[in-house]
Amino acid sequence: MVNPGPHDKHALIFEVVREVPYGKVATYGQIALLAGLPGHARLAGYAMFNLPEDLADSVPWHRVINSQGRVSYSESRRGNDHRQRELLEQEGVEFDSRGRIDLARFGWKPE
DNA sequence: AACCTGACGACGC
DNA sequence: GGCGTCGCCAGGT
Repeated sequence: MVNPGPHDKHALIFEVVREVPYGKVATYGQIALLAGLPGHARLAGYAMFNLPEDLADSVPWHRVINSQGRVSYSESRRGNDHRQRELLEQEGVEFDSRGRIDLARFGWKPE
């Protein structure tokens, strides 16, 4: 269990993100589904936005991207989107010329 | 309570 | 495949 707190659904989401393996990526919708919250992709995104600082090491937040295979951009992220891409490239995840990841190659496919 | 705003996504054109 | 629309839901005002 991770940081129960007032947001149990967030905790459920973080638990699933923890399972995304090195060098692979998962979509927000996929994370929500595996957390038992089908259709709550937005909640997954909201949870990631509010990821507690102290969980950044144990939860591979950078491996979560949107269904288009892109790192989600938002003004409010203030550069964290660029950091996310760096971390993924460090793991061998490739981006095409338009900043997209081939989900067929790098998408996480849990057993 | 009403309304607005997103690290989203399926669908239609 | 790009783009707009429409559901979606939690939080904040």
